[in-house]
Amino acid sequence: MKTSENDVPNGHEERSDRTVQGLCEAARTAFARVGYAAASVRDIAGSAGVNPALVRYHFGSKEALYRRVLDDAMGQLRDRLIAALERPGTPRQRIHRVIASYLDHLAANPDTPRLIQRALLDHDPNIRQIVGTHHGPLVRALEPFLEGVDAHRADLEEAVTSLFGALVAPFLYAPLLGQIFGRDVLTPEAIERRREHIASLVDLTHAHILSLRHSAAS
Amino acid sequence: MKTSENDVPNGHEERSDRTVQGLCEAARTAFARVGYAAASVRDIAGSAGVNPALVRYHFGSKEALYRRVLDDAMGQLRDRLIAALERPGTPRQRIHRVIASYLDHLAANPDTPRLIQRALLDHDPNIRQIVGTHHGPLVRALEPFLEGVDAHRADLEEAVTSLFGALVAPFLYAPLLGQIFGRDVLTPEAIERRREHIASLVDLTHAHILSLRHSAAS
DNA sequence: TCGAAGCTTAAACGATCGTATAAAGTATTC
DNA sequence: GAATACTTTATACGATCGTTTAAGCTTCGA
Repeated sequence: MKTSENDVPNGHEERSDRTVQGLCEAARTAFARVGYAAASVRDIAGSAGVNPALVRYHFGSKEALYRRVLDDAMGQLRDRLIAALERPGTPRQRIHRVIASYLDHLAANPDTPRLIQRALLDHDPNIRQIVGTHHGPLVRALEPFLEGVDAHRADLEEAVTSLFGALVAPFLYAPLLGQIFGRDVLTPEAIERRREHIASLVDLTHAHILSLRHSAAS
Repeated sequence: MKTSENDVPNGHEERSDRTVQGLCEAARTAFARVGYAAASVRDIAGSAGVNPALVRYHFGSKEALYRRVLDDAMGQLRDRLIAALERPGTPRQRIHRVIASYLDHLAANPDTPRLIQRALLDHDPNIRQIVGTHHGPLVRALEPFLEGVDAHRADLEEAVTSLFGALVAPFLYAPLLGQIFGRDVLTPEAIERRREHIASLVDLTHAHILSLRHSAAS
């Protein structure tokens, strides 16, 4: 238990916090790179330079450590996206800012998309709660911008699916795309090009949905 | 060793073939669902109803069985795409057919996108050879259709990346999208809507790249 | 300064992993 | 029908897994 809410930890807490943070970082990298099953508690503790038994002491189990790592990663991503969304601007500006923030965050935290993708592939039962906790507020915050397309909700869902897939594609298919294109798709320059492409894709898709509305309106 | 190339196997081969095929199918499902590390040889053999030692006898090792499974899945996908590409038609028709075939194949073989995604996440060293063997012929077959966009090769690469990501998105993010949209995104009806959306996305992107060429031509 | 509390350590436990081995079973050949 | 080749089986080996235990160390409060 913490002694208080102040920011000056005592000797115990300072040492403990360093251990916890080191284990979280090592675990994040390990889970992202090789997955939950292939990442051993011994390897994680070794990377963090601490004893494996500390995983049980500080987190309770490997599973609990994994949940903590996943929750932290999703929380950071969510906070960043909501912050980008809440800054003032036209709806179009804010949508573009959210998407750009998404891209920037994945580029700055390459473990994050891999963690999420692995959780989805593993049918992680936590994903249900995680989506509810982290994506829920984001989607709800986006709803004001979706007025006027209710009649084409299906088209909007298809577009969201495509945009999401396109957004994470460079990070998840980097080895494949790199070999096909003969270049690294994750350099800062490549990410910058990616950002511009995604932006035009958003406008293109948006215009297309609006045209559907106008042409098919009853 | 096979006694000949005929199609009437003797008793030994018939039994052996059944075992090999059963193990391959069980392994494909297991590797796709839980990943290479979490899929045990005992479980795979159990699902196939055979003795675990047969993995070593017929394939040599768990790793070799995995390579076989991955290679078979990629080969089937490649054959289907190349067949769709080689049927006559205008370039636009053939491109659309390839993409529709991709979507159909993933819908009919839900293990395939998961296998590929896991191999990419695991930085599977086989992926390099696999891309060279399977995607190489496909990309080479596509090259005749890419004439006239050389000046915007970077734009084309971005578009290919996005289309690929959009193509596999429903299969890889099904649990997430399903929860957000409140519906199953992998029903036949949903796949059909998806096919139409992707088709319009291809045309939209193609038109956009062509407009870039015309507006920026020197 | 001394006992208490919190943190860390080394060592080991039971379970499960991929793999190896030798014997048994089955179809083919002479 | 016996010898042979091929396939399958039960069993066990060594390694590694997550976890547990008990003892040692560090820091804090009285």
